[in-house]
Amino acid sequence: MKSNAIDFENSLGPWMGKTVKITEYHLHKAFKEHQLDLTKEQMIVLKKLHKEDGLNQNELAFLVLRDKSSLARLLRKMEQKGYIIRVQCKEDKRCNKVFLTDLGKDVFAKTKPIIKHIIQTIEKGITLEEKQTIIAILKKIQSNFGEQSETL
Amino acid sequence: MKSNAIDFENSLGPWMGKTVKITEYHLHKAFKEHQLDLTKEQMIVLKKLHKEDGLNQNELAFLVLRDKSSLARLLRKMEQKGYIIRVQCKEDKRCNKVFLTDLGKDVFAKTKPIIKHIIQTIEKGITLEEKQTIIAILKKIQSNFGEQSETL
DNA sequence: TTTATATAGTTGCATATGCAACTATATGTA
DNA sequence: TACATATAGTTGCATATGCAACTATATAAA
Repeated sequence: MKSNAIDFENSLGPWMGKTVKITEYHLHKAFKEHQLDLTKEQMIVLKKLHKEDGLNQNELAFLVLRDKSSLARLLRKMEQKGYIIRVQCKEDKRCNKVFLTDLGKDVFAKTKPIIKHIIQTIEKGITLEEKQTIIAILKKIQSNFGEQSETL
Repeated sequence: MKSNAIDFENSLGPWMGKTVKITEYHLHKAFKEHQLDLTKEQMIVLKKLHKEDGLNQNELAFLVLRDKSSLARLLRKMEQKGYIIRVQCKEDKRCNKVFLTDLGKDVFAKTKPIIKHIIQTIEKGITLEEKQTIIAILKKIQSNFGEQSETL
């Protein structure tokens, strides 16, 4: 190979990108097959709120690695579907706290077996040790970009 | 941890997804900083055409793992920018062959050092052995989903 | 107290995505 | 030849994305 050539096919970036794309395709398909009116992005928001309810939009945007405008639009859709509600903070009227509704909790509960199944598919035939190795390397890659990647 | 709980934070899916997202953010930023009028998706198309020019849209869509409609719209933008041309096949008037223009080749050449730099950043502090391990596992994950993932 | 500055969230704009329905062309069959 | 079926590509629709500019509110400084 010429010295200025890029060995794209032996680089981690494309391999990871392709793997993620395939995974997302199957996740989306599984949601559809289970009649869940939910995108992957909305599911991630549900997951974060499930872990910590009442976050404001900025905090949530940071956690899901999305621009605040993108998150705002995700939340609007999710509010329309009745999965979440946004409540203006009393202390600071600029800010909205976001809460899961009962429906939102229910929908998230229904995603759990689906996600579990996808995870099992991904990790089929991969040892715990390999998994830990990969996660350690992925963490290192993330830190190679400087931990926080600015605001993203 | 309860037996029905999902150990999301120790699953490969979310870790890969986050890593890819951070990488894409930096790639996009680098293109912008170098005044390259190009998205990551358009770059991938340029790369495939660089490897094999004159593919038709279906073949290209398959290679870049995108729906043919999505690819068609990418190509329209890229044609408007003068990076590619679409030529109707003589043998089969339904089909278009896609070719890089000189400008497209030039733009792709300019992306090379940028991509190289991103790859170096990703792989900083990762041994060749670790890299091969990861790639092998990523291949396994892809095959866990059934190789072709249908049409995608 | 008024003025400057910072912050939370929204909106406009351009881009990208998949699915389903559509058009035009090609091919196989009656 | 006529009709049915398959295929390449396009379009409508709903969704998601980041950036930059904007609004409203809050806070700090003059």
